[in-house]
Amino acid sequence: MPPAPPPSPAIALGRKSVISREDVIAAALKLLGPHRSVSSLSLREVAREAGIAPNSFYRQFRDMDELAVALIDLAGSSLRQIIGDARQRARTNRSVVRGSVEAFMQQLTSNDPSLHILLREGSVGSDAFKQAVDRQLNFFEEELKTDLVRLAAANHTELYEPALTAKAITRLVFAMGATAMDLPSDQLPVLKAQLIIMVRMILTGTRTLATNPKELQADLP
Amino acid sequence: MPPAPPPSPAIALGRKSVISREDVIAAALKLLGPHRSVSSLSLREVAREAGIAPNSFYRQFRDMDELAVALIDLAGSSLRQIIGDARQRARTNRSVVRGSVEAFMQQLTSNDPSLHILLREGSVGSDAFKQAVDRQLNFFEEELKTDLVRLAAANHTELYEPALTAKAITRLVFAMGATAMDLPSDQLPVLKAQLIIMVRMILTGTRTLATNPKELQADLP
DNA sequence: TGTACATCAGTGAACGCGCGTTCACTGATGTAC
DNA sequence: TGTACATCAGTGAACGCGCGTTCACTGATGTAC
Repeated sequence: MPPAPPPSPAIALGRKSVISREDVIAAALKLLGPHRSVSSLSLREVAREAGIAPNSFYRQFRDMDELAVALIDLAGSSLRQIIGDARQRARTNRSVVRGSVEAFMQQLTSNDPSLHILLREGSVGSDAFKQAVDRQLNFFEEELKTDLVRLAAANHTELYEPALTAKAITRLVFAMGATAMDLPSDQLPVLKAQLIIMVRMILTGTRTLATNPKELQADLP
Repeated sequence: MPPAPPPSPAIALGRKSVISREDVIAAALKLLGPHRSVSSLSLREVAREAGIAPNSFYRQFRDMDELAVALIDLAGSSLRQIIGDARQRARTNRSVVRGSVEAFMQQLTSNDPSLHILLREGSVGSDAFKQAVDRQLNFFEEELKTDLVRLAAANHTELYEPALTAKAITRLVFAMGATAMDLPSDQLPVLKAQLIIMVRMILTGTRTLATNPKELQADLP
C-alpha cells in the first residue's frame, strides 16, 4: 500500500513536494463538466491531466473515492457561498424565492462544475461518496431553515416545521436541477418559472399549516 | 456490426431462437439490487448470468444502453402498477397520501429492483438513458395529476396548477426515495413520516393558492 | 563553509484483469421439390 | 416420404485497450557535523 496521503506529519525531510492536492483537484475539475461525472473519471485520466505519473496520484489521495469526496465538499461549499450571496442580495429586492432560484439556475448554465457535481453524484458511486453529497445537502437545508425562520419572524408570520420545509425545498430544487441539467437551454426559463411556483406552493402550505394545523388532517387529496 | 436486434422481420428461416430478450432482461434483473446500478453492469457480466456467450448478447440488443432503456421502461410500468393499486386501495380507506407514500416506501424495502432502477439511473448514464427515466417520471406525474383532479372534484376543492403540483410531489418523493435507499432500515419510518408531511405541505399550498392566489405574490419568506 | 548521509517525492516499466467487439465457424431448423 | 440445400442463432477464440496497482529505482532536498 502507498504511504498515507498526509505524507510526513512529524518533520519534513527529503525532497520538497512539487505536486499538491490542489493540483490534482484542479486537473479533475478541468475534466469535469455538464457531461462528465466524477464517478466516470479514472485515476490515470486525472493523473494525465495533472501531468504526473499515475503512480504519483497515491501521494495525494488514497484512491479515487477520496478525491471524489474532496471534490464534492469543495463543490458544496463553493455553491453555498454563491447561493448565500444571492439570497443576501435578493433580501433587499423584491423576492427571496425568485432571487435564490435564479441564482441556482444561473449556476446551472455557468462553466463552474460545482453544481453539476452535486447534482450528478447524489445517486451513484460508493457510500462515502453519497454520504458526502448528503452532508452538503444538509448544510444547504440548515442555512435555508435559518433564513426561513428569520424571514418569518421579520414578517410576523409563522411556519409549520421550518426544518422540514427547508428539506423539502432543497430536495425539490436539486431534483429539478438534475432534470434541467440535460435540457436544451431554451427550455430553462419555463422550468425556472415552474420551480418558483413549486417552492411557493411549499411555502404557502407551511404558512397555512402553521395557522391552521387541522389542514394536515385534510384527507383528500 | 451485428445484425439489427429484431432479427428477421420478414420470414423466419434457419435455427429456432432459444435465447430471448426476456432471458437477458431476467439475468440483468438478477444482478441488480439495492447496491447495484444498471450503469455498472457490463455486457459480459449479463451474458455470463444469462448463460450465453458474450457474443450472443448482440442478437438481442444493440448494446448495453438498449438493455438499460428496456429495464427502465419495465421498472417504470411495474412500479406504476404497484402504486396505482395502492392508491386504488387507499381511496376506500382514510388517506390517499399516506397510503401512496407507504406503498412507495414498502417497495423501497422489497426485493423488487424496479424502484431502485428508477431512483439510481436518473442522473447518470447516457442521454437515452436519462430520457427513459424522465419519460417514466412523466407517466407518474400524469397519473398523479389525474388522480388529484378527480379527488379535488369529489371533495369540492380547487387546486392551483394541478400539473405542477403533481410534478412537485413526484420529484420530491423520488428525491427523498433516493436518499432513503441508502439509509439503515430503522430510520425509514422517520423519513416516511417526514415525506408525508412534505407532500401535505404541497397539497395544502396548492389548495390555499387556488382560493387565495394573492398568496403567490407574498414576498417572504 | 564543506562533506557525508538520510529521507522520500516522483518515476518508468511492468503486472494481470475484465472489458467491448470482431471473426470465422458450426450445426439445428426450416424450405423446396 | 426423403433428400438437398439455405438460413441464421449461437459459439470459441482472439484482438487491442485502458484500467488500478506494485516494484525497484532516481535524484533533489534537507540535516548533522
